[in-house]
Amino acid sequence: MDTETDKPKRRKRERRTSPSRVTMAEVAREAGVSAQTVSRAINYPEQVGEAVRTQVQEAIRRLNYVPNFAASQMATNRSGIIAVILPSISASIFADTVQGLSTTLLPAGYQILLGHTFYDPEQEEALVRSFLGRGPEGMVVMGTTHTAAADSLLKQAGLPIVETWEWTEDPIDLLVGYSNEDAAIEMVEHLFAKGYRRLVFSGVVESGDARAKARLRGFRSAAQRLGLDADRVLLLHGRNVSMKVGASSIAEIRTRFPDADAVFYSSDVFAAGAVQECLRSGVRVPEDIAIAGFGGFEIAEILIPSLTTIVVPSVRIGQQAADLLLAKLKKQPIGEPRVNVGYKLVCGQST
Amino acid sequence: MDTETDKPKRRKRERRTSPSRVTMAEVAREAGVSAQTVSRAINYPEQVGEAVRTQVQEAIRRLNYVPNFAASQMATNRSGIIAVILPSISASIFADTVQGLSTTLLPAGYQILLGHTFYDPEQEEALVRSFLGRGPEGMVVMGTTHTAAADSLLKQAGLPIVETWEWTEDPIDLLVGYSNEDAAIEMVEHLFAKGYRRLVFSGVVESGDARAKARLRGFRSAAQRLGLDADRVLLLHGRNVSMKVGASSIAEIRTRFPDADAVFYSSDVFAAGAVQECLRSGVRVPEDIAIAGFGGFEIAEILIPSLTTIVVPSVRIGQQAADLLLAKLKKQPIGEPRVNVGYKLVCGQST
DNA sequence: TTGTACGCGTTATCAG
DNA sequence: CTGATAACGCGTACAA
Repeated sequence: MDTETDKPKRRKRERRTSPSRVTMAEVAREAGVSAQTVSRAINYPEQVGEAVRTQVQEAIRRLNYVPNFAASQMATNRSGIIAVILPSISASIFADTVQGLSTTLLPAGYQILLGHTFYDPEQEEALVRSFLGRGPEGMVVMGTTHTAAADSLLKQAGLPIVETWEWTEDPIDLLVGYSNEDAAIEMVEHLFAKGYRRLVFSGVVESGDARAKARLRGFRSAAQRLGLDADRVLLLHGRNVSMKVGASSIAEIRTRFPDADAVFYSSDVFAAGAVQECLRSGVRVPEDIAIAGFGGFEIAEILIPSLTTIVVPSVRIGQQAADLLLAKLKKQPIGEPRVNVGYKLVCGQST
Repeated sequence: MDTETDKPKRRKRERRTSPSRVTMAEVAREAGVSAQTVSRAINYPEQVGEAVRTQVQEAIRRLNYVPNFAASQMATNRSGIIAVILPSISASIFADTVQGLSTTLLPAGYQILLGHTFYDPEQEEALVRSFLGRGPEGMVVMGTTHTAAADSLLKQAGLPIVETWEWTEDPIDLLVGYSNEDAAIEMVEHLFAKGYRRLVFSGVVESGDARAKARLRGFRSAAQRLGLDADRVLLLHGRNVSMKVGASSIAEIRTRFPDADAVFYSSDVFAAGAVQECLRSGVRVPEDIAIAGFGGFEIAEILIPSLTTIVVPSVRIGQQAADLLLAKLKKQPIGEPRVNVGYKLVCGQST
């Protein structure tokens, strides 16, 4: 009565969404309770009566109700999403890391938003920006090198961030990795100890692959320190790491560095291709030329001759990253925000 | 005054969320316009005045505003999410398919929600259920075999579904694949034509890998039709497809089927391990035993001897799936909902 | 133990 | 071209 004043109280508008999806309210009606009770029956089953609970559960089943996470996220400010950004998915060792992440995160109730950058930092920045809009509760990125904007976005995001596959003194937040530079140094020392003196480094470096760059740095510094020529470097091209590229590199290496006695590749994938190409063209490995890789792909072990490589615990990087994230999300104290998973030089028959 | 009656008109509640995130309203205030105008400046830039638009854009930059997709999803009923469910990510050829999907979907503004099932149909069902809650606009699954519940969930979801990597007459919705059975038949015929008569099939079949099962079916039917023994099958175990498993299978095969002259593996990964094991133990390939794989992994081509295999266009499966999804999401007419990407038998030196 | 009333941040709709 | 308002579906706080 009172407020039959001026504004004619606009009529209610109609539903804008297709009625296809069952809502909690409909479940409530079906079960003969309030929506709130349905919510509780789902999220805090112990807080509702036995009978009501089964009522609700059956209504859910009958209607095939699926909760709307977006609405839930609006209400709770929790998304249940972990964003993961990789350089590449296919033929890459990062797939193992994702598998490790996924294996730990899915059972914990988190879902994984995945994107890849093709090793392009600009693309990474774009992905970070776009993923942040989804309100992820945590984020995992490969590497510690980002554009300035991406870096500040990540720092200001106010959520747990895990950087992986590299090592640094000042991570954005959490870190699960190892030193690519140290690993490369160890490989050079290994080759030196084996008697090789005319080493060549080969890999894809011109793209945004900071890990390959770190390995090259390690090669250079170790070679220099040992009094070797540190400038024998053959850069490979192409966006995807493939065995074919490695195979084709051999001819060029033997042309440009005819006296080379060992080649250190930035990835086992290249090294595997190179080894096979040597076999094919009658170059003996390691007698004519030694070949080493990086990564610890399964092929390193299987190949004949087996590859000398740096084994990186790629699955464990994912698991550890997930564990750190979960701990931080549960507000558990994090002892050390940086986890060094290490690496292991495995000497095969190729050196 | 008036309504100091009974109901004390509950006081407004405080913000419940952390104030960390900038909202559209704050941008609006900063830019001196209404929230609605900000929304339009973002989504329909052509509908707002030049001056206002730049105003808004600068406010966005200054405040580092990131739109909240969950809220957007609530309002529009569009999530911008495509859910992708795989059996496995690591060391799997599905990674290529994901890369193909991602490469097409990310630029189109879609984000990828990823999950893996470890080849377990129950796990797949759980993932489907949980992913549906996120309101994806489309879904991609590997295979055409699902639990009854998952099948009906997918059918009733009312969104484009793409099944991949298999072939069937009645897909749930869209299909991008090929016939694993036919491919296996072709391989058996190839081996037969090459003169091999005592064939063995080996692979992991006991898990929920319907593709491996289809390949086994193909093997059996072709062997039978050609008058060969169709029961020489060595099932491998373990959840992950690895070269080591393939390597260790050779000894068992030569014990159980001493006269075997050819082995057809359900995956190149097994086959590659087997070939290397043969080299290692002095068994000549293909003279003593021929070996064939499946999948067209890069290693098939690189290995010495190179592997005879069925090449599947795995990246293209992802791209085609993405294209179909995008077409359907844009309500474009879909000519044929089933795309047969085919396969190609490539004869290597191993047979 | 159960129900009622907001409010989360955004967009569609309608009025100006 | 711009602004005000309602609605999206759920969870929290509070009342019953």
